[in-house]
Parts: sequence; structure tokens; C-alpha cells
Amino acid sequence: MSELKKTIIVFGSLSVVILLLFQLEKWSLFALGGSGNIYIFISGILFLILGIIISRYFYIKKEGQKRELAKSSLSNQELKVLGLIAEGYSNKEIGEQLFIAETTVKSHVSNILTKLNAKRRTEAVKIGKELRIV
Amino acid sequence: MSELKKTIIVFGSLSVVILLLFQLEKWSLFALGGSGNIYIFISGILFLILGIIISRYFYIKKEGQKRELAKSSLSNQELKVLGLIAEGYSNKEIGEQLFIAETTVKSHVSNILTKLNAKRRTEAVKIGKELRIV
DNA sequence: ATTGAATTCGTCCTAAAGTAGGATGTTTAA
DNA sequence: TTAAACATCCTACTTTAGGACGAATTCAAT
Repeated sequence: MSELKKTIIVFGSLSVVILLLFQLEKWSLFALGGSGNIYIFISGILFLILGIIISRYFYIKKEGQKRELAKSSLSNQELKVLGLIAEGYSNKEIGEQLFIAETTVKSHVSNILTKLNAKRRTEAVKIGKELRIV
Repeated sequence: MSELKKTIIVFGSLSVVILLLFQLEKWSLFALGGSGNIYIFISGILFLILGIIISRYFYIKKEGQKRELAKSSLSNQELKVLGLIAEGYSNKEIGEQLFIAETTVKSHVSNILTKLNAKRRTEAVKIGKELRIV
């Protein structure tokens, strides 16, 4: 949400800047040379935008790698269980959904708590969300 | 996260489209009239972007109103407790942090579960996040 | 072929969470 | 001012969760 707002602000500001540049050119308050120069100028801004998009893309990639690291510590089944915990299901309900015994779910939950260094399932969910694995 | 990706895709696509239009104009493959028409065209696109930003802003506003409605159903203390539950604290720990007895926290939790129509504290957190009150 | 991780299931025990009901005082809005 | 909501605390009870073991099976990698 905060990331979204940032993105909106960045792109919004850039849009307004471009719009203002067009207006300034139209009103001839700025002498940017011929009509060729403004193309170069605006192309530059657009490439700046692309640069931001690309860097952001790589940022997300890096986050993704972090996620992979955390994921690797949790097994597939443990990830499923953690996801269902985050949905608010009890161990019994989780067992029914995954077609396994409640005791097995308990084992998984214990392992999850140990691996994520959490004391409670609610804390595990919080950590899982922070690590973006939920 | 999904929202962020959408935003990036929308703005990225628009940027590329604008860039392509400049290239097309430069290569004279498109005859958009004089240098005046392309200004109008691009201004239109920029206003489209602004429109998206504004509509998104109002969307967020509307979500905010929903939040207020849900907030009003939970009392101040209940909101605090729900927040601490989401942080992964136990009833005892919550009591210590709010300087109230564990039994009182339990009362609050029971009321929260009733008001949010949840069976478990994990489910309450999930609902709370959906209602954006956590 | 053996090792190790993953998955599965079990029991016994304790801790935490949740239910139901009551009691009391304060705030607050009609 | 009076009813309703809020906040606090309690007892007694049931359910769920979690820890601490053990143990069997499968399956991929060495």
C-alpha cells in the first residue's frame, strides 16, 4: 500500500512535470531551441521513467530472492499449512483440507514455529507476511 | 503487491506507447498533422494518466470509508487488542502492554470475535486486514 | 546402498485460547 | 437524566494449541 502510493506519487509527479513542460513550450516561456530539442528532452524523461520501472523491477526481483531463501527453509507442506493458518483455520480444519490427521498438522505447525522462530501461530503469520511467503 | 504490479504495467505500457509515438512521428510513418496535433494527442494521454491517478485516489478514499464503518463497530480498546493480536502477542502479553488483566483481554477478544464474526483470533486478524483496520 | 529430509501419525502433558455468566464503575449520547 | 456502550475484573469450564518425545515411510541425492 505504501509502495503503491509511492509509485503513484512518482509517476504522477513526472506526468505533471511533462505536462508543464509542454505548456511552457507552448507559451514560449522557455527557449529549448527548435522542435527537435524538446523531443530529445522528453525522450530523456521517458527513459528516466523506464529506468525507474526497470530498477523497481530489479528491486522486486531481489525481494523475490529473499522470499526464495525463506521459502527454502519451509517445506511445501509447511508453506501450505502456514497459508491456511493465515486464513484463520484451526489445525483440525487444516487437516481436513489437506487430507491429513490433526496430529500431523500439529507437527507441521511446531516445525513452522521453530523455523520462523515464532512463539505462536499468530506470530508465525506476521513473520510469514514480512517475509512475503504468505 | 498485485496492485503495485498492475500500476507498473499500466504506467509502463503508457510510457512505451508515448515513446513509440515519438519515434513514429520522427520516422514520419504516421501523419498526425503538424507539430500542434501531436501535442494535443500526448496531452490527452497525460490527462488519461491523471484520470487514472485521480480515480485510484477516490478508490482509496472509498476504501477508507469502509474502514471507518468497521472501526466504529470495534471500540478503541478492542482495536488496540486486535492490533496486538496481529503482532503475534498472547493475551497475557497484551494485558501487560495495555496495563490490564489477562481476563480483561479475554473479554475484549471474545467481543472482537463476536463483532467480526470470527471463530479464532487468526481469523479475526485476517478479517481485520481485509477491513484495513489492522 | 546409505544418508537425510520430508511427510505422516501417534501419545502424554501443559499452556493458551475461548465460552458463559456475573459484577461494578465510568462515559456518553439521546 | 437515563439507557446504552465501554472498560474493568472475576470464576469455572471446554476447546484448541503447543512442546516433547517417538516412530514409520517415502524419496531424492550421494
